[in-house]
Amino acid sequence: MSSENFDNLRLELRRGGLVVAVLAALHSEQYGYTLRKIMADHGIEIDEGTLYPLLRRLEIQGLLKSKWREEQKRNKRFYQLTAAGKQILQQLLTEWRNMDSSINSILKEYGHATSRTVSASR
Amino acid sequence: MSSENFDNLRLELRRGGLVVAVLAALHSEQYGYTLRKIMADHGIEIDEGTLYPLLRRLEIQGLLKSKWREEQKRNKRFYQLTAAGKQILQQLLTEWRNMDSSINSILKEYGHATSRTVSASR
DNA sequence: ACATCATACTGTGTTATACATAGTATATGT
DNA sequence: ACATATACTATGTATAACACAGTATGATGT
Repeated sequence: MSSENFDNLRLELRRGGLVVAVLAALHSEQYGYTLRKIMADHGIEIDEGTLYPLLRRLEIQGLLKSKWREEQKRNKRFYQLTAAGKQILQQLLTEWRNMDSSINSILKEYGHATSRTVSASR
Repeated sequence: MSSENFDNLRLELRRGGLVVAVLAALHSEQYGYTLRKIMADHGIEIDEGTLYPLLRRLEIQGLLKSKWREEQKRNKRFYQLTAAGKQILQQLLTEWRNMDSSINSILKEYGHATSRTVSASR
């Protein structure tokens, strides 16, 4: 069942990228609903049932701060990076870049046709 | 406890990259012990307690095939990508690239100084 | 001959979290 | 009045790297 395997592996891949992407978007403050749209605009579909618990958890971990504000007759919860969050984001970006370099390096040495196609597109 | 958070988030990030990197290295057949060294040479430290179960799981999922062979007086288990494995690897690479593009795109639009430093280094 | 290290691998419980699913409240459009 | 969009909260399930422990055996050092 290759497609099922791919789905699981794809989820694993998303897990790491998701946090980096969400933190990256919160250099400027956003509330959940528009953050979800921003992520979608940049190619990352994320269900609200996944996004809100993630935001909550990142706040608990001290990487985000939030405050309620009423705008356009609606109560919205705005999130933004903390100083610690900016620092962690930098570190995670470094990890992401390092993993990317490792993968490319391995592909260059061991990936046959795949190495060529990847290099060509970058 | 930022450093503890970073460790957990780093693990999440690794989860996706790890499978891609291992599959990429197995275009040519390797046995576990040298595969571990190859990964280390390319910047990915992975404990044997993590690598062997991963290889086992990927074989069960049909992405790898293995066979025992005696070399230099030792029994070694050689692994290599199957046709399905090559296909899944391509798809995962595409997912990885898409996530990377999304992150860069978000950084470009929302990341302040970080956006500049990342662009400069690439 | 024996101790130590390197090689080569197997087994399994713990921990963490996206996902899936369900839900509430309220403003706006038809 | 009803449907849809906006904006969010709550929680159990499924998954897998890690951490840790272990076995077997060849090579090397004393």
